[in-house]
Amino acid sequence: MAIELKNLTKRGDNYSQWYNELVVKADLAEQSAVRGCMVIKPYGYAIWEKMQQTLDRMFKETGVQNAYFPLLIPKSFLCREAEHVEGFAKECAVVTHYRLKNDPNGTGVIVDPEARLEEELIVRPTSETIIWGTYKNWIHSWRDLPVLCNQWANVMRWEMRTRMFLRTSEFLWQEGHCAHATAEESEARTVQMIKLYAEFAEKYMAMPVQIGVKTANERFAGALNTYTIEAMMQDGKALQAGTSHNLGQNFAKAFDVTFANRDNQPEYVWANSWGVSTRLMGALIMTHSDDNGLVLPPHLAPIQVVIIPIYKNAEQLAAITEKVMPIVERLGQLGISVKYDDAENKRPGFKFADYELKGVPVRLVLGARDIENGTVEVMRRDTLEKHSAPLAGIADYVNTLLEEIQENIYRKAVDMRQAKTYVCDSYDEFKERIEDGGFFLCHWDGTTETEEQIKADTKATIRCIPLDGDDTPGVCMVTGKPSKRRVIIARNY
RNA sequence: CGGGGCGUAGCGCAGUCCGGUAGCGCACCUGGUUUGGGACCAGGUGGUCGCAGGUUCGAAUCCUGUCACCCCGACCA
Repeated sequence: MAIELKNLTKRGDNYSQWYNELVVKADLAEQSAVRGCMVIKPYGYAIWEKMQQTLDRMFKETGVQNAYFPLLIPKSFLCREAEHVEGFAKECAVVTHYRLKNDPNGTGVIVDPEARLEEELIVRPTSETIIWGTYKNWIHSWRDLPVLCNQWANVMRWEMRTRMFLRTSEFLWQEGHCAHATAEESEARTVQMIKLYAEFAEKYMAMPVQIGVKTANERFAGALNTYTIEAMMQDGKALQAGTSHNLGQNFAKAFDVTFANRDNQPEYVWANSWGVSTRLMGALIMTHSDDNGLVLPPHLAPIQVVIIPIYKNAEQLAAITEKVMPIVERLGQLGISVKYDDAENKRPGFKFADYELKGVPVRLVLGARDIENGTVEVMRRDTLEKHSAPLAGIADYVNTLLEEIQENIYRKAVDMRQAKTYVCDSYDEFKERIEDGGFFLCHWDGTTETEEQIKADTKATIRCIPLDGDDTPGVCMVTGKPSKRRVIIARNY
């Protein structure tokens, strides 16, 4: 690559180059031949799988079940909910034909003009429409409710500009779609899921997030209310990491999904939907990584511990392997994933650098010196510190260390966010300081006009109206009109 | 769709101004020496220079067209 990771600062214009470079070099993903799409490589996918497994377990603990719905959505379905179609129409891929044929003028194939579909099919940008078209058949009585389904799937949004993991044309995600008998239940579920996402982000990704409500402007197309978790990347830009939408009865009305209540009266059901995507991978990368590469939180690292032997000949390797095997076994018992890399074709120095680039949290090194002394060298990825530790009981020591690393990188991320979060009451000061990134806690008069003016002036948007924290009223930074509470304003990905 | 850049070996690039039949680093293959922070030496494989026309005795290089990709905007829950 033209750009060496360590030569890049993680600020300003270089940040996106640094990010791309890191994604490629750490073997997570690469650009595909298809416009705006990416190939997720095995190591990157292993991280996504860890995320999936964890989220899936958390979902199921709340009673949600997995299901699968079609990739293709009839155009007429997409058009049923007016706001929804308006929000997505500009970025839909459309299937118009179902057959190719040999080109009569020579080699190759052409689209068979005779094979035009009567109704075009849309490659799903999200599945609300096909799902509510299906739920109509599932729901008849209050006894059928709630319906709590999640789908792990790919979706496609033909964005004009893409960036690996953060905004690709095709991406992997989960989308939960719930149907409830009452508005209260549906709202409770919407909030429950955004809190679940926040817990996942903080406990597993070691990434602090702010739970809040989106303004009307930033709301999901067709929703009454959108909850979000907003994270801060190391360059001070915000990243929307997950959303949960209260859809009210909009989709039930659009798709005529009614149920007979206990009094045998027909009622429209109450809906919500919630999702997170492979964008979380981007968030993970940009939250913790440094110029030596990726830093993975132990709770999500596919390889938590790597063991590297240092030897001059086969006998030495055999002696080291004999010492290593019980460690591997003990780590396995503790549920820790470990890789013993005794490959002979790579030198230790190469392995050190490579596993650092890949973000493996703990490295153990054993050589003749350690065998003699009964020690092992321990290196932690978060601080890059290394020290010698007794071989006896090393697995349990590592177990503790992994938790310490998880805690430490979370702490670091919290501190970073804290250092770049500002309370600001002057619009002039805001306009100046927003250039350096960060979250700005400002008073806002609650109008779309003011929000649009801020965006036009500074490219910053209201990320969310926080659910918690300081809720004292004040006056709008821009207009001086009354404000209910401070909101978070930032530039975002 | 605007503004800028780029297209030469699997990857990263030089060569283009000033036309003469393609080079460097990494990777890969073979052999040897190495192995506690990205090894070294020697030898070797691999490219119709994005594509199509044109100018010329001769084009990676000049001209015209075209197609990709990247960055900055516009766009984007």
